[in-house]
Amino acid sequence: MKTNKQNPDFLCIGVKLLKWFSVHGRDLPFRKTDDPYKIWICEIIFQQTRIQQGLNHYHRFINRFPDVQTLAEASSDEVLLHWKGLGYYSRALNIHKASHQIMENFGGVFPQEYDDILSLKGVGKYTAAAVHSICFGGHLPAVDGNFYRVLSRIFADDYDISTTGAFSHFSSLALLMMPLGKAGEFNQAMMDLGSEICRPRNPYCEICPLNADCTAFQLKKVHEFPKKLKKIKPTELQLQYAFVQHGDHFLIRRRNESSIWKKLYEFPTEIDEKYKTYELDSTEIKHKLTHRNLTVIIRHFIIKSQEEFENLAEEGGFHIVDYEQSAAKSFPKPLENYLKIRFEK
DNA sequence: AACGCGGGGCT
DNA sequence: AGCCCAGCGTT
Repeated sequence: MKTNKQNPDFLCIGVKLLKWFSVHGRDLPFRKTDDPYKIWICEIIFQQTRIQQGLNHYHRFINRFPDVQTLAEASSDEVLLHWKGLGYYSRALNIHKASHQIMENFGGVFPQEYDDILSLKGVGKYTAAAVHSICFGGHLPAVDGNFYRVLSRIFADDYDISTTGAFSHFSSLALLMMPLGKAGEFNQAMMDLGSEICRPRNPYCEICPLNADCTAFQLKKVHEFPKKLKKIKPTELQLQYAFVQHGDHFLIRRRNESSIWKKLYEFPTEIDEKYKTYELDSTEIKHKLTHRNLTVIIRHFIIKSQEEFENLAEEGGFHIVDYEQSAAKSFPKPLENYLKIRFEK
């Protein structure tokens, strides 16, 4: 465990940050608790997710799964349902697996050691440091996108944040200014400063508590940091679906565990050609994801005969649901929108 | 080291 | 249209 690596000049910056945080820190629900379970859940939910976007999901999740035991006893279906709309669905599956790890390996008590926390599915170096420092007094920086941005600007540091070494590079810088015994507050203070003041674009440098210490600001080069060379380039993906309708009922199946929308529900990808006379029309939906440009083509079939509808479901191994039920299923966004158009126009 | 993985907000 | 967000697991 790294300790006491402070540098007096830099430590002064950390103290200023803590002072700013004590006055201007955000009033967030998970700041009111020291329950490691809740802190863990909130850290997972807010990976790559803005606070505003995930806040309702956090409340619903904690309300339904208030502790590790409740979560471990729930079905993965229900956990996924509570993740609906958040994205990065493997997080939900990992949380569920981790709850079983806690039950089996740690007797149902959330582990206190850094290495044990890190051993949980879905918990990486960032999350382990965050939970360990906030709940158990650990002295490690929780280096996330905010750390990259704030630290690269303060030190006018052009280390490429898209490389593997960025985490340890900025960890070392953070350790220089992290006051002993205050890591939990320091980590949250960095997040708030990064989100409220030292924003990616149009930062409020004029009111930043650290602007006198910020090299990039002094050089008027804040916009040059952080440096990031690797760009994500979306690839094209086309999906074909059969929306098979009988009254307000239709067919669904489960996606597999590969590719996008892991284990969410979807329409059948194809049906036997003998039903093609029932095809009414076809809809094309364009949908942009971070890593994919999707083209979703949905052929609409209407089956009049109940018997034929049930046979079709039987043959393909599909589930029959109605629209009201479907609202309770975890559908990917484009399919959910398609349903709304079909049933609520 | 590189890649896959969502959805939403902002400029 | 592009960028970023309380990152992690897999290959």
